[in-house]
Amino acid sequence: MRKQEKILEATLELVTELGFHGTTTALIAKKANVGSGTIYRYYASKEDLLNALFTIAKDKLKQSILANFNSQLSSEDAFHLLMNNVIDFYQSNPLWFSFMEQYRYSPFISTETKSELNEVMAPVLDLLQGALDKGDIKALPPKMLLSMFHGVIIGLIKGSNSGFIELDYNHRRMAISVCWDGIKK
Amino acid sequence: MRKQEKILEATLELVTELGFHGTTTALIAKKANVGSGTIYRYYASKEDLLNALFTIAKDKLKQSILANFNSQLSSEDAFHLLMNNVIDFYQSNPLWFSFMEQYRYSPFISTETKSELNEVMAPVLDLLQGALDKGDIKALPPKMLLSMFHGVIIGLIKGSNSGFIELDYNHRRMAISVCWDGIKK
Amino acid sequence: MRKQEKILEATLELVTELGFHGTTTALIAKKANVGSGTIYRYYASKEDLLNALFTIAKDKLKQSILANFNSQLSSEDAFHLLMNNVIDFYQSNPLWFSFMEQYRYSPFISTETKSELNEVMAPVLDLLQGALDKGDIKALPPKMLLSMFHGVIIGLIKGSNSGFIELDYNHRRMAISVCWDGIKK
Amino acid sequence: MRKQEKILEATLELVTELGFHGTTTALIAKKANVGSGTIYRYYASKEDLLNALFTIAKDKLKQSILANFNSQLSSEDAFHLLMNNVIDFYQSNPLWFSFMEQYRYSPFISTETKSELNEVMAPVLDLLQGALDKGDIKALPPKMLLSMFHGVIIGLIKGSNSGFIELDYNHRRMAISVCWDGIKK
DNA sequence: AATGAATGAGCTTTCATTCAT
DNA sequence: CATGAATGAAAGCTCATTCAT
Repeated sequence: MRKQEKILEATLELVTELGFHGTTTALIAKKANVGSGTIYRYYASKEDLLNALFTIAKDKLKQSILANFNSQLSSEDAFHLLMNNVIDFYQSNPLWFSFMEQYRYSPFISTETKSELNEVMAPVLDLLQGALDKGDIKALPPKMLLSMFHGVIIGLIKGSNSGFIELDYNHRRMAISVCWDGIKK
Repeated sequence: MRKQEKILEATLELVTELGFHGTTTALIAKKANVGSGTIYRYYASKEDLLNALFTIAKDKLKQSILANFNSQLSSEDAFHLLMNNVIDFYQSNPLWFSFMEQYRYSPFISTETKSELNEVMAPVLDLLQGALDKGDIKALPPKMLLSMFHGVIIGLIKGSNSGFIELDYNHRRMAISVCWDGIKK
Repeated sequence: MRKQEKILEATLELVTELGFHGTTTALIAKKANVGSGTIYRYYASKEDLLNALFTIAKDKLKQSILANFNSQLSSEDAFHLLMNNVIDFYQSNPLWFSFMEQYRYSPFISTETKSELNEVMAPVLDLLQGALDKGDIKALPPKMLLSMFHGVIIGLIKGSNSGFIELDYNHRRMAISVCWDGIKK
Repeated sequence: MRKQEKILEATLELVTELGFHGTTTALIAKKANVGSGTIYRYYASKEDLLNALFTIAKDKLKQSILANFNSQLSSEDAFHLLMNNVIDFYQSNPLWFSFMEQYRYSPFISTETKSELNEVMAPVLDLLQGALDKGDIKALPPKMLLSMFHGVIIGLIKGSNSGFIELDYNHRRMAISVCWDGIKK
């Protein structure tokens, strides 16, 4: 495995466990079986490394979100699919979820990279806009709905991760139905 | 103004701007116009200070959430009221919102204080349970709904704070209606 | 009891337990039931307080050392008496002993006060000089003997305090005899 | 010269001059021509460094104490040799002497390392026990004698270091003879 | 005279980053 | 390319001393 990958992997695991500040470059180097100077061959700084990791996370989510999508689907089915895909990704990749959440709340991080977060959910926004145009849902600001539904997803994952709620396939279906019922005409 | 209050106020503003780690005791002291040792007359450590600040935040939210509530209200009206109260509090107190969100993600903080967070939303949970018993809403796990709606609120505030969406009174009403429509029978 | 005495007493006990550096002015004030500023009405600084305490210790030892002495005693009896008196004082006043030992090794303390230590043992020096003049003991430098015997005493007290040796009346008599046998003609 | 050695050397000199508490890590680093962080590559803490230094001191003394010793020596000659060796070591290494004395009185230091002090004087204890068994000396508790003679040595060195007495080879011989005359049969 | 809240210099320790090997 | 020893700025915290009350 290439050193760069080992560094990224070690960082991901450490951030999840210890947080951004608890993840020292010394620990990263040790876990990655790499000299601490080596990190700086690939990344200009610790911040740069974390930004790079976040970009990777974003790309992974971006790819997952459109899995099994095709334009023939009804608005409702498409909504279920996209929401399910996002939840699926976060549930299947708890390290990435934890990392992304840490990232969003870290003033440690450059705002530029942060703002790109919305772009990830772009397909959901497009879908909502399309459903609106087709008259499938109520006349509501799509961006507001996106904010709400993204919040729903994060709320569900957090509740699940902390053991506050169960979140199996059936619960996911129910939760997404609640969202759709809230906006459908 | 008493020194302790000045310390709390300075800390709140700095955490919002710089995060937990960026908020050094030296900066707090400077902003509060206080010697750095003075902080330690009131709080045993930086962590202790942040925990105290969070407890204050929680108490403020707790008081706000039940404003204008009375048990005669219909489930729907009560739901609107509580959701509005929470959103209102967060929107009117962006510093407190930012602080509380930082707090939830900080591995800096003792888990005990953290876990008390759910307790703040308890009235919403009670309301959902009551509506369920009265048959006003669909048969869905109330804790799951709480997780979802809490996520909705945070998503909305974040969207609003970042300028991604507008969130005036009218939008708030719409958003809460979406939630209610999603669960009503 | 006057505040000054309470301060001295508290300091003595704290130094014995916690050492010079561990004895903070805040602890002294608390133990003496006194405001921390009050210490500075009586002593210019913490160092000044410790110096004053040492002077008191020295005076106490000075008074004890000549108990029951009279000039009629033989050199040997006088030697036994003085040595016994010193050992007695240290054994009966473990706090003072501990304090004086701490003091001797503290670079914290002004050298002036320190050097006065020899003066306390002056009666022993006089005795040795007299015995020498009378031809009761070997021709050896009295100051050297003083250094040695003072060392013997401290070694015995330390050994006793740490539980390494027993030091009852009988042992004391034996030990002093060893010293006398070493110098007698 | 390796950095670790420079750190140890600087620490030894500073402790002698300024005491344990006066010896700050900043001063050590400066005197050793080393970054202050470097200290912590070799020692986990300041306390750890001081303990390590004491262990070195103890080992040096341990080696010196048995110099020129052989089991054929008479009890008296062996006693003279060992006592001389200890005094020699302390006189030739005033920094180490000062450090070891500071160490013994520091509440700073872990008791474990402290207790190992007796072990250094073990050869003297063995010698006294042997002389007792052979009937060369009076029937006196060897541990008591050890405490006394250790005290004598320290008293002599202190007297010498402070200029109170002279302590050349001849004086040393006289002083040790006093000790032996005190215990010989 | 007595207080104790307030101070801030100075402490030990950490850790992102550099650079000689 | 890779290393990890070395760095030193900066962190959280302590405590002798001051001074308004």
